[in-house]
Amino acid sequence: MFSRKSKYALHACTFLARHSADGPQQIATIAREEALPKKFIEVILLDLRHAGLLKSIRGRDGGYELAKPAHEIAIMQIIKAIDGPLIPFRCVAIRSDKTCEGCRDARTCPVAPLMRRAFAEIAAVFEAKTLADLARDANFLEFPISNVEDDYSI
Amino acid sequence: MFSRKSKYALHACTFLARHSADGPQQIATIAREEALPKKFIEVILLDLRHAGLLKSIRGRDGGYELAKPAHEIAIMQIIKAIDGPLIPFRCVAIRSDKTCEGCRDARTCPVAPLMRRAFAEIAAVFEAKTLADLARDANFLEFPISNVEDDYSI
DNA sequence: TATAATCCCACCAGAACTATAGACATTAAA
DNA sequence: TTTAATGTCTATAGTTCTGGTGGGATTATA
Repeated sequence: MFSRKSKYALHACTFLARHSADGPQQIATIAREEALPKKFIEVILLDLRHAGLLKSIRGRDGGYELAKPAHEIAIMQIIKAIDGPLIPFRCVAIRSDKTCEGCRDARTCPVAPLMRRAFAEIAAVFEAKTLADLARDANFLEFPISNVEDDYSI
Repeated sequence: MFSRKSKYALHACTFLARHSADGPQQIATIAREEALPKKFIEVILLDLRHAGLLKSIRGRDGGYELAKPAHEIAIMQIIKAIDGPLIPFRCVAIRSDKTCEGCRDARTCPVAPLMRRAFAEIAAVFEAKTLADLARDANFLEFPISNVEDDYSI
C-alpha cells in the first residue's frame, strides 16, 4: 500500500516538480540530490514513465521531466503506479461478489465495510493532494506533527 | 499495515463478539465456522490474548472469549496487536527528528505531512469503530460499495 | 565514431508473510 | 487416577514481496 519504493517515487517526483523549469533532470542528479539509490530510482522512474506521469529524453543531455503540470498529478496516481491497487482485498472491491481469504460471503463480510471506509478516507487524501502541494516549501506546517499519535508509528 | 493475518483476526474477533453470551469458543470451532486455517488462527488468537484483548480458558471445554465488552475493543487495538505500528516511516512519527530512507531532513520532508494526514484519517476510523460495530448484522449497508472506486482495489 | 545518457531485462539476498508441526501444560470428566 | 480435550509455545518450511544491482542494448549529440 505504501512502500519505501513509493516514498522514493514521491521524493523524485517532488524534485522534478521543483525543477520543472530547468529542463530534463538526469537520473544521477536526482539520485544524488535526493540521496536515493541510483539503480533503484532508475527502475522507479521507468515505471512512472510507463504510467504516463513522466516523460524521458534519451541519449546525451537526456533525463526526466513531468509529463504534465505538477498540479495535475495526484499523489494517488504515483502511489498506484508504483505499489499497485490501494486495497489488497477482493471483498472490498466495488461490484465484487468474490470472497477473499477469510470471507465466506463478500456481501455480508463484516470486515469489508470497515476497509471500504478506511481506504475511502485515505484515497480522498491521495486524490486531493497533488505534486504541486508536495513541491511547495514549508508545507510541513500545514498538518502539525502533534495530530498523529506516537504509538501509531514505528 | 493491514495484512491477511489481521483480517483473520477481525473475522475471529467478530465471531467471538457474536457469541459472547455462549461461553468460551474453541479454536477448532472458530476455524471451522469462519473458514480460517486452524493452526494459523491459533497463533493469532494467542497474540490477541497477549495483547489483553482476549482471555482463554485452558483444559478440556476451554476456549477463547473477549476480555472486554465488544464496544470497548477498538479495531485499532486488534490491528496494532497483529500488524504492529500503523505508520512505517520514522519521519512521520511525532517528535521525530530522525530521517528515514529518502529523507534528508525530517523537518522539511515533503512526504511526511502527506503521510501524517493520511494515517491520521485511517487511524480515526480504526479508533472510532469497535468490535461491536463489526458484530452488528447488515452493517455492510452503512458504507455503500459505490463509494469506493473500483480501481483502488485488486 | 566516441561519448553519455536512458531502456530493459535478469537476477539476487534478505525480510516478511502465511501456514504448519509437534512437544508440552492444563483442565475437567469418567 | 486415568484419559481425552484443549490451549501454549517454539521452531521451521515454503512462498512471496521488497530493496537493490549488473550489464548490455538503444538512442542522441558532438
